[in-house]
Amino acid sequence: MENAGNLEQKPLFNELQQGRELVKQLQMHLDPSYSEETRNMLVEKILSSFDKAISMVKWVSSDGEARPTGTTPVDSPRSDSGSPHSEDSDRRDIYKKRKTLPRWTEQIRVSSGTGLEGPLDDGYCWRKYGQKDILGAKYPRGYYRCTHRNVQGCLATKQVQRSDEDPSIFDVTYRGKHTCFQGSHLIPAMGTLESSKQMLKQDQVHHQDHLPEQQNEQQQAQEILFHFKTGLKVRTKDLDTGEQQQQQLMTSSFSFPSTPFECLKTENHIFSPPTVDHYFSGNLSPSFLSPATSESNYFPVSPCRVNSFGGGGYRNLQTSESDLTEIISAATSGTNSPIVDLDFPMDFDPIFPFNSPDFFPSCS
DNA sequence: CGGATTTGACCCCA
DNA sequence: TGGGGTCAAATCCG
Repeated sequence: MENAGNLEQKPLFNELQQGRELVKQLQMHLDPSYSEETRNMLVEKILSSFDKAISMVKWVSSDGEARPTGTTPVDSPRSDSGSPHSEDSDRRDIYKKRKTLPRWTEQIRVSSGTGLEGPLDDGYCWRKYGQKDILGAKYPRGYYRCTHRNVQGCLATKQVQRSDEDPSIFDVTYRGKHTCFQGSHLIPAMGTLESSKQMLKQDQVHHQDHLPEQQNEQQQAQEILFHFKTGLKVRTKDLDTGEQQQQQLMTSSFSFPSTPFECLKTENHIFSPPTVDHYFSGNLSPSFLSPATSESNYFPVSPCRVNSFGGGGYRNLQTSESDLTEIISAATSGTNSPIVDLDFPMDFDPIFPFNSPDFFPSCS
């Protein structure tokens, strides 16, 4: 986190700026000719924006440590199938690391109206590697890991489990941060649509990695982004205040376009922050229905594309192990704003040539 | 044909 | 020892 300081300020700055913009918009909309709904939405967005900014401040000030043991994120665990010994210890390390990896859970509600259920797309490219029946749970739990695991050594994983009581709710537990550069990270939100498609078929995912702190931050940021874009509504339990408000927000009117940005899939996602910003600021179109298909098994899967959820809202996030997580969540819950920039700062070098074609690998 | 998913077996930890 | 998590061969799909 060397230059984290500055980097982190950017998102904060963006957040504040956004808040200001929203206030301006609200001001314009004070005109009675605008619907009350619109005004409420703006108010919520503004609140959310400030909440996020606050979260960021907290985050920055407490930046600390959530760093998992290993600071070497990337390296595919098994890549070196060399010595048997190492393989063995590798595996053990993995377990150990796993424990220390930041982990957080999000509850995502999928709209069931359309028959689609898939919601959970966080913009990352996930590959399902397992499914298991969990004791006491009606539905099996799906295990997903980052598609780029082998290529980039991204250890992020996620578990998706459908709620017993409310099948429309999926508990998604993320573990580890993404160390890979997928477009999704950045533009994750969009990934939602397609993801849903897949998700429909599958369960849930989990993702995470043990990344260094930077990565953590990144991830968080990314997550936030996702949610935003995706229109997901996620919340962290830990978040204390503001959440409800935020939630309302989310639930209320906003949804992100599930456009194909993301779909840009990994290949191009170059997420340009600005773009994202624009998105948020201006267009969040309410397209809730996801085009995705409807075949579903248990869970929706989200590959790398976008899904849009139908209207649901996320419910709680539980979690967490670290403050970061909380922060993240908080931010996440904030929702509608463009926090996009957060990611950048943390992950990438500002000067990084995102446009470079080879920068992003492809998702599938 | 390559990549993703399925699914039973295996491993580790509580 | 059992449950949860992961592996990996088989299978599916585009």
